[in-house]
Amino acid sequence: MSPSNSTPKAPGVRARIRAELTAAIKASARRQLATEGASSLSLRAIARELDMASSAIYRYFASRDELLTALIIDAYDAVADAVEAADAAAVDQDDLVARFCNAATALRAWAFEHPHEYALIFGSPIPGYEAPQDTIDPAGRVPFVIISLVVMARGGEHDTSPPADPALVSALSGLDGFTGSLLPTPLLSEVVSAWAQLFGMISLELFGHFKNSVADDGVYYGHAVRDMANRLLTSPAEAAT
Amino acid sequence: MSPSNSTPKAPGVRARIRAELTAAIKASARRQLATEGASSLSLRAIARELDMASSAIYRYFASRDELLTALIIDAYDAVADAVEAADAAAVDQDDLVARFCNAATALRAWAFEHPHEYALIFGSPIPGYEAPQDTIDPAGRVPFVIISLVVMARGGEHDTSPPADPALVSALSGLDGFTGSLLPTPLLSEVVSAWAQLFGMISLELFGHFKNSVADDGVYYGHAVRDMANRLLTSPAEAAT
DNA sequence: TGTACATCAGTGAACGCGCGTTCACTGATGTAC
DNA sequence: TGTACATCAGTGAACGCGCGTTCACTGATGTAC
Repeated sequence: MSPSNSTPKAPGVRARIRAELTAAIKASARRQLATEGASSLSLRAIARELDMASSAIYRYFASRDELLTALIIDAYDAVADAVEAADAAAVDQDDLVARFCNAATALRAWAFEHPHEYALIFGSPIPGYEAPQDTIDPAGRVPFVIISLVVMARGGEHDTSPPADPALVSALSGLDGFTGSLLPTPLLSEVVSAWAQLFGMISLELFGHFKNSVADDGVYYGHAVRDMANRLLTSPAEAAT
Repeated sequence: MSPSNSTPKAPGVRARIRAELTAAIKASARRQLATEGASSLSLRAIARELDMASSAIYRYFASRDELLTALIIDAYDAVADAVEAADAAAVDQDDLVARFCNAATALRAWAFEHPHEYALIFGSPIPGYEAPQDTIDPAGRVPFVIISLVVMARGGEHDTSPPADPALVSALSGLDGFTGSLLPTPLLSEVVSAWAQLFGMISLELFGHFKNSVADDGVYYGHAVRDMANRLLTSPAEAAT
């Protein structure tokens, strides 16, 4: 009807139904993930839930691994959407500490709302499954948010630190694309450590290692994140004044 | 023969063979872990490898879950043995920073030598498996080494920090048994963060999240551990002098 | 607008394989007198 | 030292179930003229 709809090839009812069923298959797979875990995700069980022949799944995904890849990409994108949205929702976009805390809190919240999708991307690798190239870009989105905040706060800052160990510089050189080489190596190293700590706190708690030691109410996490934000985003020069 | 052998009930050849076969079963299971992952650990495959009827396994482990539990406890004990040995091997037992670095390095080394056992205890939980009480004690050994070093360095230090958030105090109160309540809450919180960071760095690298960003040669890890040790083990008062 | 053909979605049977667990059983090893 | 009995280790068949993937097929939806 409207000209904007008449793209070179019209979407068509068939394409719409296909997209819907593809989504339904992934939704069922996600539900199954929750009870069975990734390595025993079963195409037959999905087909059973959707009331179709098990062979019909193959019209949508060429194999079990391809379905897994789709789920993994979706999960990376979902957590990144949540984190980016929380960052963007900060009342004062110039308050980088608040933005950092928002993002970190959203990360933990998403993990606890989707523990099995979290485990799918951040837990033990699935035996026999090799992640294809397509997962790399979505996987980088959350780290990019964090690193960007630090670059915004302290990128290009006058570097007063003593020359860094060349071995460390080279070990972290893979991140230059993320930072635009705007962070001195020691600070970059701190950013990686912060990311490891965020991931560590969430995983330890989610995987049950905080039982009987750290309460699972987010109080500790909140404090740790605030400390981290202050440490990362405030330059020593500023702090001294 | 020797009186020291005639314990109330002699060990007997049967008992020895039993212990050997139990060990062989676990060894085969560990081998299988490496190729198949925990959730598809198969009793039949173990029996096949050991050339015995699959039903014979049940003379040694009442079920698949019981075998898994044994593997998990063994893994916790193995990593703790490695870490404790490294700590004890420090040339100067009073150099707590060196001991901390030794322990942390041993932790990473063990993880990379036994990636699948590491994933078994620190990776995503196995669906449908509930860890029994017996795993709690061995699971605490490595965190205990770390926390003890901090207590040795700074336990009972004059606490100059402002009164801590009561919510944080209570969130971390589960750790009092580990510390003997000798650490002020902010420091205790830092210890938990350090543990999370160690675990995070190792897991991110081992699970493939450092690909194309951080080199996997231990250089970054070594730096991060040294920073961590200095931060945790040196009191602000000392540092100021 | 109507017809002919190509594409696609979904079926159901089959292949060949795996699994944990139970059971009644045979023989060997240990124990008590 | 020898005998009688209880315990234990290991067998092999069976139960009842699961899985991924392929294949030849039917019918429906879309496309070109």
